[in-house]
Amino acid sequence: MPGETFIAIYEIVKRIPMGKVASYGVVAKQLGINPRVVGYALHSNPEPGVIPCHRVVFKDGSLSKGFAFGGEDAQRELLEKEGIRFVSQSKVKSEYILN
DNA sequence: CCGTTGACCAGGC
DNA sequence: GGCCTGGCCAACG
Repeated sequence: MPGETFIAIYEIVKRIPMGKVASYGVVAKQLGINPRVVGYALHSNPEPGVIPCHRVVFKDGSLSKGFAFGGEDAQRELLEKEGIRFVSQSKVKSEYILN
């Protein structure tokens, strides 16, 4: 049973629209918490397929190595399938990042 | 209860 | 551009 903090994080992540991404820091700021806690919450990943955790990236657009399902490769595939383009193997274009 | 652990970030080199 | 460092704080054991 996750704490209320995690629940709030999952609700924010669910609101990220398809074809866009948000940084850990932006999600954290909406709740007034530390960005590291956001990563911690997504790592537990309680609802695979329901929570679009692949739409959360670093502030500079690069992907995390610790993605729970197959690492960066799996995450990149999911994002490309939504029409998101990359500037390098593991970094999305800044234009897709929400504030 | 307390020490450790991160899917982070900003700043410096 | 990359790598290192310190700080951050909820969750876990």
